[in-house]
Amino acid sequence: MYLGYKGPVLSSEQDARYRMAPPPAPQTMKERILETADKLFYLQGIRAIGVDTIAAEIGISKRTLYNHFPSKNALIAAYLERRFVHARASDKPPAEQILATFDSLERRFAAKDFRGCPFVNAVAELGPQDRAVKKIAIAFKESRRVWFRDRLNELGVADAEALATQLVLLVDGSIAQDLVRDDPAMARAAKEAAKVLLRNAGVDVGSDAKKPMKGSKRAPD
Amino acid sequence: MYLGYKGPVLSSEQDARYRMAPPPAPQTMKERILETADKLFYLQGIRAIGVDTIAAEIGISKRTLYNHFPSKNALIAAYLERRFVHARASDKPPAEQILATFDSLERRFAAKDFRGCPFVNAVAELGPQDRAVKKIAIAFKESRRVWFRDRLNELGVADAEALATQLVLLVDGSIAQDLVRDDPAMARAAKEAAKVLLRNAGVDVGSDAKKPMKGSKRAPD
DNA sequence: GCCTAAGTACACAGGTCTGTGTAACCAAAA
DNA sequence: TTTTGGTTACACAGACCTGTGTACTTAGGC
Repeated sequence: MYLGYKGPVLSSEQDARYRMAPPPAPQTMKERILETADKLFYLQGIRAIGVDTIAAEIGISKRTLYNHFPSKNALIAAYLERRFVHARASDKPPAEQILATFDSLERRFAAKDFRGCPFVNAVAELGPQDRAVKKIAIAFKESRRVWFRDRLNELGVADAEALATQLVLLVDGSIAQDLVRDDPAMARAAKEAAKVLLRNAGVDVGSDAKKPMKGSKRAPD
Repeated sequence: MYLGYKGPVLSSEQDARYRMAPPPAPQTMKERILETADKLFYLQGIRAIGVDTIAAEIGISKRTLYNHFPSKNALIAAYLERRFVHARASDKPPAEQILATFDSLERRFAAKDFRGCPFVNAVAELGPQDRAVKKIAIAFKESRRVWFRDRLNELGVADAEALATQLVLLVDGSIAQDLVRDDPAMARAAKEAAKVLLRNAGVDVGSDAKKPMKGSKRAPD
């Protein structure tokens, strides 16, 4: 296979990274297209980016792109599917895992290339007609909710379903707020709220060092 | 001013409504354009709707539209400004007002023409470049947060700022979730979480019986 | 050395979009 | 009646978009 290399395909930092790594990342063409589509779709918006732009960014011809994806819609679908990475379980205690979610959220907010949830954004800009996009967005949201629920069940929380839903509300709320405000503190606010909800459900989330809260309720056993 | 009327400008239900009202709503042309732009932009997406479509929907020429708005961008800005209605205070007790927010949210979710927060959607699809859109979106979000904060201050809550932020997270979270899932129950889940947060801050939000629902609200005084 | 698979360059069809130019038209005010 | 201002119909420029057609080039396997 001839990979006609014609100039700087990778941005300078990426380039440097790959240069010092032993194997220069034997990326398949499809993966290169997807990687670039991901960056542009996510950062600028799906409708805002044409296939020409993607091809030009990689340095390939538009024809090549269409040889790998039959249509832009197919590329959009592949983009979203690639974004759908299932959250992995860790060996840490469940309560810690749950709270760590918000810490990781805060880290992502702080990065300058964060621009909200790709699934919510896609549904927002592609409209209600696009059933395929909506379907994968629903699946993603549900997978996140289920992840919380499973951890809550490990903790023996009574109504894990309801609490899991409330936690995803906090996650999505902080994402939406950060999207417009660019304020990573939204993740911390969500974490504090999550702690209150967890404590209210009888989960031990450590001492409440920073807020002694006057009329605080003791958790029901 | 000649309002060249050329066929059904209003949908049948609207038409009926206006027919039985004494003044047939002396809408200015600008307002008619804005009303239609609002409906189409919000329901289908800003980028998805061209000015031709808006003009055709009203039954006016594209030229007329451009005589009232110098560019599509100006129309978008006017659309968002028109959406920016400040939440009004009522005479109900603050805690009730806060919780009523989530009831009204649930009602809006149940309507089939709800499609998320227009400001968040606009930021999502117009990208980070569009400073004007982002600015008004930030202003809107902040106005909502301040509304919560003021009510919490009336209630004597210690850290009203932080709690207000947490409440808007629940609001925006439920909006995002409903956008992809079409599930009004998200508003109820947010309300339940809000109750827990409020109770944790020392606010009396009534008994924890799942649904006292009617008439069981005792005014605090 | 030849064949094949993959990529390239480039043109182009056909559509949509924003925005403008222009002459005619109509209603109501002067 | 004449003027004036908002409106219409319609054409069009120029950009951009998705997707295709075609002939050429190159690397690697046989």
